Amino acid sequence: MKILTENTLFKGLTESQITDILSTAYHREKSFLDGEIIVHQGDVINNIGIVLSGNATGKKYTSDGEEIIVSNMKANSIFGDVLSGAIGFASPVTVQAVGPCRVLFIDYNQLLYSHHPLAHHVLQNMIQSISRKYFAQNKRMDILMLKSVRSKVLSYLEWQRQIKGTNTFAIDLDRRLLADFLGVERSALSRELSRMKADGLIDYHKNNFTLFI
Amino acid sequence: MKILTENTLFKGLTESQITDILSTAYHREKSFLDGEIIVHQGDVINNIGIVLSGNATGKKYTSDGEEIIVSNMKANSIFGDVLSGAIGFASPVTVQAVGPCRVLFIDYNQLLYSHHPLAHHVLQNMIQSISRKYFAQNKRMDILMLKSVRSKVLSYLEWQRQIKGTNTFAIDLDRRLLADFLGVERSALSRELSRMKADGLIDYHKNNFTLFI
DNA sequence: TATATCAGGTTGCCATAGCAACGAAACAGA
DNA sequence: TCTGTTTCGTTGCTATGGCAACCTGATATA
Repeated sequence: MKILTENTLFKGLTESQITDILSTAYHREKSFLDGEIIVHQGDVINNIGIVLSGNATGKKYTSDGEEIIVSNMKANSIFGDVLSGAIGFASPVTVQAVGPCRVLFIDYNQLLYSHHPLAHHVLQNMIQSISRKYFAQNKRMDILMLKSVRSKVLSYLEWQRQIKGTNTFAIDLDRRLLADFLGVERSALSRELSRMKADGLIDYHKNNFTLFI
Repeated sequence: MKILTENTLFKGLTESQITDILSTAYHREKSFLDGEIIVHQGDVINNIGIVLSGNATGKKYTSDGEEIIVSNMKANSIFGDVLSGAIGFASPVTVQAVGPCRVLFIDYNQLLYSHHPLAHHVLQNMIQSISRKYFAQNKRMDILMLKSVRSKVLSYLEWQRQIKGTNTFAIDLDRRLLADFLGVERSALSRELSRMKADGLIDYHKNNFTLFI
């Protein structure tokens, strides 16, 4: 339970307060083995999921069967919050365990609609969490709308520089995931990165990048 | 004030309840003339805006000065909710009046963090509103990630069919806006629509579409 | 050490789509 | 009716980038 004090959903609450508010809402802990499906794409759920340990990915299957990784979740990641909040929407992603992993499910309605004095606080944290997810998605949309691979890459790297605060930084996506994120072909991404290095715009090795502009 | 009973933020509340809860939060009504800026891109705000009458658009300016229309707002549209919720984020869009328009601004923190018994209810409505916006954005991202113009158009039209419930329906975007939405060139969109009509996939006239598949 | 595996870089081919410029139709106002 | 304006369709040119195929290097495993 100690890990929950670090969770954005319970930010500002003490361990005993968390225990207290959890007692008002049905919740259960569940373990998953590597590869097990935690949420199916298309499911309608009314639970918030919190990864207690291990890792999970959010995947999406396109109409032509291709698999796209949408998000990587580690300990204290929250999922199902936006989905439960929208009421009646089907999950656009499949959540799958990567390695053994433990997940805490909390009944959405009981947690947030309770009259517990702290429910209010959790609601506010929840809004922050959802809003942040919205903006992260918004940022990605901006990048996806750009036309050239180079402009996408530049936009992404400038964004990362802003987050990391330095001109040299490591990104947490490998080439495959970065290409997916930017909505381009992996080979096209590699090709453009080479050109940008040749043009003196950037330097990189593996996932360490330096921005010269 | 009567219009607010139809607003998603106050859904489930009576007119007097709305008046009641509004009395706990600082709010003001403001009128704008055609073209006046309501929120500047980059602003950090802590107000929820509700369009009481008239229309407004959400615009975004790319780094090369191009203007992109992100959303069209009419009476009872809400803006600033996600932005206020995220705390400290800069507005990614400029909100501008289209024709004369009246807007109600409500202090975000006072409205939601108050101990008014109905604040809870408003918070829940708010989460629903934000979550829906998230999913609308999510849907668009799915479309933007597709590679060909044809697949984007098909995905969009199938989505609209699902919403409208019939194979023949009108869309509320003109060619320019649809092209922006899909992230393609307007001429490329027109060209592909022609081809799809020739291929017998669709038929259309103006913004009325029929899907044959 | 031999071999399998995986991440990432490279390259040729060519369809797609961006860009620009123009044309047609619909509409509004004088 | 004439003329501006806006919206949409058409088309030629050409760069871009998707696709496929292959190569290299690093890491792991037996």
